[in-house]
Amino acid sequence: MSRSSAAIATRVRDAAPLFAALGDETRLRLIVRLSSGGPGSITQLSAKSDVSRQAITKHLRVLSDAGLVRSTRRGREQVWDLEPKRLDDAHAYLDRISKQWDEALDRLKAFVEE
Amino acid sequence: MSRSSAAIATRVRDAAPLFAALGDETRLRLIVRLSSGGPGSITQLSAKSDVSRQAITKHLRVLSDAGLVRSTRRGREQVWDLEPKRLDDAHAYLDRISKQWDEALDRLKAFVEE
DNA sequence: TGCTTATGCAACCAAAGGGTTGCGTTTTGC
DNA sequence: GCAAAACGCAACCCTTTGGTTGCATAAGCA
Repeated sequence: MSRSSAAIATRVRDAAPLFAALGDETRLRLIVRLSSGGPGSITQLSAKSDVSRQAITKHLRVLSDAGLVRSTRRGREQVWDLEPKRLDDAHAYLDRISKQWDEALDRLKAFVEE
Repeated sequence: MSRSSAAIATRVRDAAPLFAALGDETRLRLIVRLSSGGPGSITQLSAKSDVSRQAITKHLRVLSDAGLVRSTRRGREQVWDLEPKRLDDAHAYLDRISKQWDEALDRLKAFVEE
């Protein structure tokens, strides 16, 4: 059974900002840094970066809005951490598209063969 | 063994535009449309859309630059088609990040337990 | 207390993005 | 041959975005 177009539209509206958040080099580097190096404060995260601390702060905000990272306050520093579940969402979405694509190919194949 | 940072940087530079291309509602809808409905001309693809044909053309160009779609000329119309391999690339990239994340968790666990 | 560190906030800027309209060009099909 | 269909090109528009700098504020620490 196929999903309603309303559900698909909702999914698209949900997925687009997620991919958009991943669609920037600096942010993708942050994700990689967090995923390989573990949690870090803003200062730590902007230390090896070629852009300013404020730029990093903005990017973290974008990632946070997309649900990809979260932060906790520890004293005077704010520690950012990855939210792996959200990566799974992106994953799942790509899965769905691939699956749709395969199904379309199957339908085409069936049509040609009939 | 860990990959060189140069290779990681290359990967990031490659993946960012890919996700960026997916990070727009209109484009994501095009992808969904192509994956479920099969190839289509620009006119066909912009028929059910709420934006103009030229807007669709621009989006297709972006998707094409990202390697997600390709087109063939057929008479006076240009038919666009999905490039599923490229979706797999996005897929694989997310896989890598998730894996890195899991490995980081494992290292942390080992560190805590030692 | 007073200096230093870690952030937050705000203004500002140049470039890119998503969209439009208008018009020119190539195929079709009668 | 000609009108219509399908597209390409270009100019223009407003908003978003990625980045900066400057200054204020909060938390540690000697």
